[in-house]
Amino acid sequence: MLDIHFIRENADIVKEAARKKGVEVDIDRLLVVYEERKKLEQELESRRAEQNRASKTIALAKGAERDKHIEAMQHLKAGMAESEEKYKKVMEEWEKLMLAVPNIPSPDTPEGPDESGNKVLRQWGEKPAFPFAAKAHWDLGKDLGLIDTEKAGEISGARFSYLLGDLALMQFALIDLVMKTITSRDMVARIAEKAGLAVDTKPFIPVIPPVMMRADVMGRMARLHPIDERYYFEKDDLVLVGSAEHTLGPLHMNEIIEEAKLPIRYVGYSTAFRREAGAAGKDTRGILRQHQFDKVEMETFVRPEDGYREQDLLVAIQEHLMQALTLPYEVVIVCTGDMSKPDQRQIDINTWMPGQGVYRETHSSDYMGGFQARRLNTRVKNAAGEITHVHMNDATAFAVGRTLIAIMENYQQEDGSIRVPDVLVPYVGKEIIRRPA
RNA sequence: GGAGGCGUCGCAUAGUGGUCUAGUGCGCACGCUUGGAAAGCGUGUGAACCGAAAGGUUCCGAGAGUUCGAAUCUCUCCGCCUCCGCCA
Repeated sequence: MLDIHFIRENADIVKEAARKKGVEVDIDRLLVVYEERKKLEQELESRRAEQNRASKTIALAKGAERDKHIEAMQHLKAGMAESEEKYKKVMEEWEKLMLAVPNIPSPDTPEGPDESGNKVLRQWGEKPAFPFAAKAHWDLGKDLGLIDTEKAGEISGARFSYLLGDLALMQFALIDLVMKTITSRDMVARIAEKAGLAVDTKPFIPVIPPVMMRADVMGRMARLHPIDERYYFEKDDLVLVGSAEHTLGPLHMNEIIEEAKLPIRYVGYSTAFRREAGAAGKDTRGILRQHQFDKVEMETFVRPEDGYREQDLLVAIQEHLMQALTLPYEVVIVCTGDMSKPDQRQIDINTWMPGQGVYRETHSSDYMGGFQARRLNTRVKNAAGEITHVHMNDATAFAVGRTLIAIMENYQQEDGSIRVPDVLVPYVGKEIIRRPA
């Protein structure tokens, strides 16, 4: 949600933002409704003031005098009911319009209708040149006994899978790698320095968050809709999270944080659940697009003026981890038509998948500004006592499944085996994953 | 799942229909005092909205209701605690 004062003073900017994002919202109507709201509010408030004064008189009065005052109050009250009803309706419309207003894209966000408008900022690494036909991960997974989607289909349905043997071990290896890296102040400092970022080097707090949450709180994260994308349990009014971000973001809901405590950084590990409602027939092979996958997610809270730099740090961390795995990737700034409504700036990392011959999205980094914080009521108070909304960033550390795909396809060898990336060897306990005897 | 208790200004508490624009203590801030500090004393001490300001309105878990008037009474929901049952 944006600040109504900001919308009023910058109606053109907001309209332009909605147009660029392809969001339908009538800003002029919103402003009219806001004026109505204010008018009604003032009217109601002055009547209430009168009521409060009269109430005190009654408390002190006695006998017939008192009865007279009470009767007068009854009249006053009857006159208010209509205004109150009108006010309620106006508020409802106001809220509905406010929730429809998208966040303003950053100045460096390219304008575009969809994915085709995204801009590659940089590329890193060398695509492996195999002297043989590269296999896709689903073939590698089947041949080496690492992935079983057929059995999962019988047990759970499409878009579920069993990860087996060394691939399961490698999942824990990835989680351990990222946890050890970013919970260390020293490592955060090194990554920031390498990226040339002057930021606080406070390390991340590791979290295992809940994977189910109240529907209304997810709504406040601006992540409930489209509801078809969520697994929703009506009986309990609970939703399965689509990312750890969904339960990490509200960690400071309804709080006022002392500015000195910022930045606050969390790294959460959780399973993520997605219905993939609009993706029928898309990426049905392998484990790229699953109903259930595990993810390590970063979520940070910073002062408004540190928001963009914080996102740069999160992207630097993502790149550091991918470089540690020596996986070729590209960094992409997502255009207006492809970014989500609460985003101010979205940066993705796409990783080269030789088996499929394309870059596929493995990371996303969302800078929300104060958009989510306003709805979550998460605020920050500075030394002067001024209160503003905290700025929030979330970003993938590892989408484990997709990272495993990238490793499998990039590290495959001619004999059908997979080399384990050097940094993961100590965790996995071997250098080569071969077909089981 | 059963039984009971409780949710008040950062924390702890008071408050059982009109003087509550919520008292007190702690904490915090400022001042006095002091060579300096502690103690002591004094003053202040939340948020949202409207307003140029003065000021006004709202908020005692959330919502609805009763009443001229609700922190206080009623209902629904949410959360927390205790005991019992079940259980990774």
